[in-house]
Amino acid sequence: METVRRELEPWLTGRTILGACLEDAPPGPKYAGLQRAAGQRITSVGRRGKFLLMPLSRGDELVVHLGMTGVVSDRPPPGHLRVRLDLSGEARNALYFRDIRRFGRFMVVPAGDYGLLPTLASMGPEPLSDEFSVAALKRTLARSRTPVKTYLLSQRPVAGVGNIYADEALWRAGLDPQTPADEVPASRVKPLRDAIRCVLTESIAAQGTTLNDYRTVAGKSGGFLDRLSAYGHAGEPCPRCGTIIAHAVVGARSTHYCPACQRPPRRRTRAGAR
DNA sequence: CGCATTTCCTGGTAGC
DNA sequence: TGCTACCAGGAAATGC
Repeated sequence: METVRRELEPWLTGRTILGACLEDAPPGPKYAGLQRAAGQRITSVGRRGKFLLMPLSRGDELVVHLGMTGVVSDRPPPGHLRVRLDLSGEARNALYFRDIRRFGRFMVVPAGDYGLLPTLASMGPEPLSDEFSVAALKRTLARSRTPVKTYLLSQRPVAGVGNIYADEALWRAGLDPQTPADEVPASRVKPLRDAIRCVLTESIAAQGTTLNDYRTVAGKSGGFLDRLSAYGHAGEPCPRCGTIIAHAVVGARSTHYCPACQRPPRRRTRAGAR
């Protein structure tokens, strides 16, 4: 999403939305308020986690989530078009939102009013910000008993970690995805924090990860796919130790991990026990 | 509130 | 060839 944001920023900043045209987009919250976009100028292009946030000149905010299969472009897509925005300006004066599987969102809300977007409202710090400190991560992990991978996916401890990056970060940090969040050893919190940052930083440098549908605004595939160590590599040797990468379902999500490098932590024994 | 489960949706593919 | 079954998953809705 950061890759997309960087492409949209120079294009859309300062443009006025002349009209919004919904195409085969069902009624409901996913496209709520879009009619209000007309006549408003896009003042900036920001991002929180996987949400794009574009403040508008009359106090609203355009919120976009690509879901699994959403693609933004300046050319009409070959099908599954959901939204067309007509923009001021001479060149590139239409934006198209394609979404094959309809998991995406493209809505206008009063700026900062995330009643329709509870995940956004309760989202953790940006992973590359100072706010995402070891102490903060340690604090939030202590609040949950769910598997650490599932907790990362909730967006609450940190913003923007999806299934692929969760697997990669846990592999790099040497943490079993099933470990209850509050049982992550204190010594592993900094490695996890650093791994999340590294994976995201490197992926941004490669313009993201394309499995199937993701494309940059320019229509390119992300280059991080062949840099993945665990995700999608079940049955292959672990790049670190050679053990065969395992596959499991954690929190209903496909999960890939090295059973040797990512061992469950030893349960802490109480002082004086035995 | 926390947490688990279910739902949404369609293209690709495995299996027959 | 054509059919069915299943899988992928981010976030919201639902259930407890």
